[in-house]
Amino acid sequence: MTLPSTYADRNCSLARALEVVGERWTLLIVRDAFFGVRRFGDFVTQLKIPRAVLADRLKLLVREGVLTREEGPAVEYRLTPKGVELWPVVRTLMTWGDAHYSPAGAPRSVRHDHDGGLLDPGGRCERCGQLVPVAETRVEPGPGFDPADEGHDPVSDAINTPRRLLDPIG
Amino acid sequence: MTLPSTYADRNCSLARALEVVGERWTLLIVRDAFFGVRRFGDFVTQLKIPRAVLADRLKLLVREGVLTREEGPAVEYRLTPKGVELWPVVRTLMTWGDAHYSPAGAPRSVRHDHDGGLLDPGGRCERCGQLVPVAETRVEPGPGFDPADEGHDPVSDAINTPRRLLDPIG
DNA sequence: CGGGCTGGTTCGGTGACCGAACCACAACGT
DNA sequence: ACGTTGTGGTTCGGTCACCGAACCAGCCCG
Repeated sequence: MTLPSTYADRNCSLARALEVVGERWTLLIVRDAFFGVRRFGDFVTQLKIPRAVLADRLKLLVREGVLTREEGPAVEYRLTPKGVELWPVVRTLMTWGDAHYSPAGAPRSVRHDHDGGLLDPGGRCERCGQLVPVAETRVEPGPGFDPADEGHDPVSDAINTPRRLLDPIG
Repeated sequence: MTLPSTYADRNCSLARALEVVGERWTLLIVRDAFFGVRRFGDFVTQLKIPRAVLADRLKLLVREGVLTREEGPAVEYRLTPKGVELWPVVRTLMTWGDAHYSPAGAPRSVRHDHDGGLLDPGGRCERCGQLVPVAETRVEPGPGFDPADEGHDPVSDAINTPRRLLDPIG
């Protein structure tokens, strides 16, 4: 969209949410942000997204309060609390994709960093039963990870090493 | 897409999931299916989606095994088990939209049909603590429902009466 | 046989997306 | 002082998806 025509069904929260994160690329950008990507160039190399589209989406996400744009020695985009609240959406979509498009198992595992327990569909640690907050969540290559995807670019490699969510790469 | 160019990041389940449900309209169609919409014409009137786009999306969803197309006295599109597994995605996105774009409260409430308990963010019934299956889930107008949205068309009105998920409208 | 209902397809116009090139600015080396 | 490199974008022409409106085909009903 870049919000040209909006969905008609204004009485549905889903439609409103989709106006923000429902376009092509948007949710992938958010996912990368969870995985520690913060720099414009890193989004480009990891997602292979056209730079103009990325610039548009980042502006939209900043305007909607999902990301902040921070000018330090380098420009950094970071998730706001509102953006962090998208984690259940990203997680459930990944789970669905794993279940139906990864016959060899999930390419990425999501664990409770404290005890290494896998997360169940509801987001609870299967080991301690706790609802795992984003900051205590660790992602790492899973049983279905394809090693052929290693070595293409340093950003992807960084993302594919075990790490806690929101920890910056590099 | 209608799958013209796919996302490059093939090692991520999220990208693969988005190739199916990541386009404009697709997730709204799935949501309507949860709410009991099954007929081509009902999708059109409720979503105000261009007919050609709807036809495309329905073909895609049937091809991907999210919906079935059943020719009886009338054509009916219904969610498959794979489609039903998208409920956590729809629910979490609705929750996020409610939290950030519905200051007057959720326009739609999601409850455990057995005891009327609201669902928590993880999909558990706040009353009995159980993880509520789709078939036991009821949706109804919530505190933020805008009555001005009533009476426009019979399909929307049917959707806005309390009902269990997947129960057909009409 | 005619008229309405349903489930689509066809069509021209518009706008979003695409990749590639270009640009501005800052840091650094020499 | 001057090129080089890196970074965060913008510009541009071509293509493709989406849009609304019109059209069409099969079915059921009288």
